[in-house]
Amino acid sequence: MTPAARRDAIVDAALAVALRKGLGATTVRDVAAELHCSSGLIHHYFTSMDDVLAAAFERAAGHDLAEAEAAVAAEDASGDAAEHAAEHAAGAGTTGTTSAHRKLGTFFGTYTRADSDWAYQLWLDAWAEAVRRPAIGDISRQLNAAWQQLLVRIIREGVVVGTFRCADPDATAWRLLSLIDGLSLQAVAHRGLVNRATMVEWTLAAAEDELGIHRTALPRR
Amino acid sequence: MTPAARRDAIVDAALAVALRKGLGATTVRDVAAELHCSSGLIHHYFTSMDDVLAAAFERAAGHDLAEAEAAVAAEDASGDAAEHAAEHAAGAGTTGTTSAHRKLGTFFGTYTRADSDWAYQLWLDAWAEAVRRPAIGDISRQLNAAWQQLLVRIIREGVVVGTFRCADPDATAWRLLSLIDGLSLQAVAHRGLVNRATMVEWTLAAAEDELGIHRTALPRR
DNA sequence: TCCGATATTGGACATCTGCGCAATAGGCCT
DNA sequence: AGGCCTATTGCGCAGATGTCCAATATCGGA
Repeated sequence: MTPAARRDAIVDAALAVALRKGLGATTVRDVAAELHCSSGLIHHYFTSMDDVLAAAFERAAGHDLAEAEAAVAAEDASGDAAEHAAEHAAGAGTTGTTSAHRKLGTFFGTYTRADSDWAYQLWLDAWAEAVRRPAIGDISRQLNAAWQQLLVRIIREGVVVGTFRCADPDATAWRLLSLIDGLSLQAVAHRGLVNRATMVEWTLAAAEDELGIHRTALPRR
Repeated sequence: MTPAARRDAIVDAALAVALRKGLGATTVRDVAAELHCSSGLIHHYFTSMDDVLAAAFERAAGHDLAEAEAAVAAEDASGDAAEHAAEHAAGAGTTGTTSAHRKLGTFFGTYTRADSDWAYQLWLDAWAEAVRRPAIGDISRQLNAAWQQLLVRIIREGVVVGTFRCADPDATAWRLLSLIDGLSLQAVAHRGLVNRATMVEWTLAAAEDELGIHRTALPRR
C-alpha cells in the first residue's frame, strides 16, 4: 500500500469512527481497530492524534461542501437552452421555477442533510473547540465562509437574472445560514425539541421572504 | 463551612475552571485545585462529575435567564396606567411604542448580551457535550426551552393587545432564537466573520418582520 | 470533657489516553 | 540470492481521569 493511500485510509477510518462516536471521543486505538491494524501505524503517518482528527474533520466538512458545489453546478448543465432564453425574456418579476430556484433548492437540500446526526455533531464540536484549538478553528472558519460564499453566488445569479430581489446578498446569506445552524443545533443537541421537517420548511420560507419571491416558490421534496 | 455553602463553592470553582478550559475539559482535580481542597470532597457533595459540570452550567446560564425574566417583568411595573389605556384604545394597527415593544427590546438586549464572550462559549460547550453527558443535555434543553417560552409570552401579550401580528408565536420564537444563536455562534467561534452590531440589527429587523410591525419599531440602544 | 456525626483528607484502583521503541515482515533493487 | 529500506507490529511506559474508601480532623451537643 502506497504511503498516500495509507494516509487516506487512516483518515477514512478516523472519520468513520468520529461519525459514530464523536470527534472528541475518537482514540488512536479506535482508528486502529477500524482499520484492522496496530496503533503504532497511525503514529508512523501522523505526528499526533490531533492531526488525524483535524484531517478527518476537514475531509468530512470539505467533502460535503464539494458535494454541494458540484450539485449546484450540475443544475447549470441540466438547464436547457430554451429555459435560459425564457428566463431572460421574462425579465424581472417572473414567477416560474428558474435555474436559480433549483440551485437554491439543491443548496438547502445538501446543507440540511445533517440527518446523520453525528455529521452535525462534528460541527458542534468544531465550533466549541474553535477558540481553544487553532487548527480546528481555522478549518472551521474557512469552511463556514466557503458555504456562505456559495450561497452568495447563487443569490447573485438569481438577482442578475431578475428572479430574486435582494439588496445585500452577503447579509442575506449569513442570516439564512445562521438560521439553519441555529435550528439544526436544537435538533441535534436537544433531540426532538424542534421537528426536522418543519425546520426545513421554515428555512425555505425564510429564503423566499429574503429574496422577494412568493411562498412555496422554492422546490419542496 | 455549611454544606450548602460548600456546594456553592464547588460549583463556583467548577465554573471558573470551565470558563478557562472548557466545560468538557474540566476535571475533578482541576476543581479541587481551584478550591484548594482534595478531590474526594467533590464526590462527597456530588454523585458524579457530570453533576458538577451540569450545576456549573446551570448556574451561569440560569442566572442570565432569571435576569432576563426579571428585566422583562420590570417593564410591567415601569409602564404607567395611562399608557396601558392608550394601548387598548388604539387597538390593532397602532404604530407607537408599547409595553410589548419595550419588553421585546429588553429581551433581545439581555439575550444578545453575549459580548461577555465566555457566556456564549459556555453554551457552545454545553451543546457539544449535550449528547455525551446526559446531565448537561437535560439542563441545556430545559434552559433553551425556558428562553423560548419567555419570548413566546412576550409575543402573545403583544398579539393580544393588538400591536403584534403573529400566526404562530411558538414557531416565531424558535426561528428568532435560532437566528440569534446561529449568528452568535459565528461571532464567538469565528471571531470577526460577522460583526456583532450588525448581528443585533439583523435580529431586530427579523423580529419586526415576523411580528408585522414596521422596521425600526423596536427600540435600538 | 467526651462522644458521635460528618466534613475532609490523601491515596489506591481500574481504566483509558497518546506516544515511542525495539523487533519483525515484506518487497524492491542490484 | 542477498541486502536494504520501510511498512507494520505489539507491547510498554507515563500520565490522566472518574470513582471509591479507609483514615483523620473538626466541631457541636450532652
